[in-house]
Amino acid sequence: MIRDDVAKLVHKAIKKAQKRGDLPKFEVPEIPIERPKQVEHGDFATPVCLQLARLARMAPMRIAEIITKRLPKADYLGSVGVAKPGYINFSLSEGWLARQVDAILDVGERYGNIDLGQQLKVQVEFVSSNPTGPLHVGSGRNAVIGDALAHVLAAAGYDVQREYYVNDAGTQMRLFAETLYARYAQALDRDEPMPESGYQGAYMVEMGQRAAREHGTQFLDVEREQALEALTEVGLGYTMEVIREDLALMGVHFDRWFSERTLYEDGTFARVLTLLREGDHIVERDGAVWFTATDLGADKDEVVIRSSGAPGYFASDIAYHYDKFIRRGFDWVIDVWGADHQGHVPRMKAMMQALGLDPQRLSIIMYQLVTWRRGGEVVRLSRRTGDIVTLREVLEDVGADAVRFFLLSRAAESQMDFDLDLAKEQSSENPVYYVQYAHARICSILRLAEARGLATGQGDVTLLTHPLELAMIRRMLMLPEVIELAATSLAPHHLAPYAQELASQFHVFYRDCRVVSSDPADRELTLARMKLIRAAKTVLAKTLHLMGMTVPERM
RNA sequence: GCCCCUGUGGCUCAGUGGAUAGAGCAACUGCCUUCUAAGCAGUGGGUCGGGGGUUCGAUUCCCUCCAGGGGCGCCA
Repeated sequence: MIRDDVAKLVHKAIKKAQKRGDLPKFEVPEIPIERPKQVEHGDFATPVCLQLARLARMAPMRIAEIITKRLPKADYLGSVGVAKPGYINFSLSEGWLARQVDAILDVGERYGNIDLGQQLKVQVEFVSSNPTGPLHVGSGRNAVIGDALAHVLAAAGYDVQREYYVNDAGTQMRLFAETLYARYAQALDRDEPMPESGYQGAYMVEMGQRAAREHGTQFLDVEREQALEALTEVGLGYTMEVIREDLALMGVHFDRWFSERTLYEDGTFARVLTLLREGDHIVERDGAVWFTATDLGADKDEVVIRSSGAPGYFASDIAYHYDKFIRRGFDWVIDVWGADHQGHVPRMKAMMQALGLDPQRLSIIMYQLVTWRRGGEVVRLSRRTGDIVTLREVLEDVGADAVRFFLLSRAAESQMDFDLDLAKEQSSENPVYYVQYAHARICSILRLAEARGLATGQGDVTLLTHPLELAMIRRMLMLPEVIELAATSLAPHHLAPYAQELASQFHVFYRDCRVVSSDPADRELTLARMKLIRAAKTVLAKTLHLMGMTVPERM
């Protein structure tokens, strides 16, 4: 990354100046390199001299001049200047910039990738919504953040696995089966009451009817317990099918669907319980078995086995993470959770310690809940009460790309409002189309060029000297920095403004710079510009892919 | 009461320990006889919630107050 190369140059220059006695001896700090807001200040700038003033007991401007004088040569550097309070500003060489077009085309869709992760095994576990019905809009933000983050981490050089944790055990599953049993029986004209606080949604009625259609009365002819067991499987099949489809509509695919139940069936839970007991992290109180998280800094203990003998939800979580880290060997695990689970975080960290794992290896992304509105009115979502806005209905109304872009443009920790009515009305105004349009426009130009028999792959990029051509290249070269930022801060939303800026840079170029010229004298420039827009197409497509969006060739 | 997150133009939100704080939408004004006007150019609009502090420098870090969201179960 050029930014880091510039930092190294400055570091070397300081060392050299110290050796020559231009600067006093002091420990050289890390060199901050910024992207100046004003274009006049160049491509990169460092305020390091302002920091050094105290260490060196010299005026920042003086230090800046000394460093500049000692700066090693580099082919990518154009001009270097010293500015006002003590900045050093760097501009990239225009010839070098132009040559980057070929460099980008050479690596193609791998352009922008960095090796930050060094192929460390990382798992991103997200969505993991209970398999008791279709996904509701609330899961949308989770899906989009998790998926984009997985893309970003892969681009940053991690070996990424996407996982959906299927909560197919426990209280909710039981309640789901009981509800399905009631709806199924009712579909067969049997008078069967709904369980108390069962799932009220209409989709349960449909599922009951489907079960009746596909399985007839066979579950009425057996004992209730047996029927519930069988219907759990049937219902799980139905909901997981729907959930997979919902996610596919958004372009989200998982590498693995992990069944919670297997943790109890294959002895993982028993093993972990033994482990915790041996580590003295378990205590019995009020007839229940507790994990003493408070001994490890958490605010409260957590029930592992309830007095009823049934395991609590935390029990699965411990066993699940044991499986992730110890059995499957992930170096790093990222769980994506809604803010309503935040209280759980300290106990998860305590769990890591209890398992003898470095808590740093578990990251939890908390995203704030979206306030869903309909024409200004707040919509409360609850599967239990049947008051549900499904993700699918929103995707169909607004469009997957528009929903994704909207949910991905905001930092996870920002609360956001989503007005379903407004979104539908304004979906054509969504910035995603601005970005996609740039891509489609490029494709259109390339189609014209092809029709005129112009060969791609030829062209001398050093002919690219127009300020708008160079500005576009400069923007393309920022992608690795954006990927690094998004990966290190676990914040894929940084991709959104970048995509818009790049698209904007192209649209401006398009206005002033004709690519396919009819004048034979412009042939060489046409070929060079074709390379340029092909590179821009590559970078736009890459960015859209990272965000999990489609890349249209026509609009 | 305690804990977590947030408070930036009319609206929805980016942004950064540093050089004049940005975008989209909304409002207004221009621009299609050549590659897609889902575009471009321009105008108006901000005490970066209030107050203290740290710093050469704070919208950014710390404290405090105010406001909003979320959490404080043998639910998940």
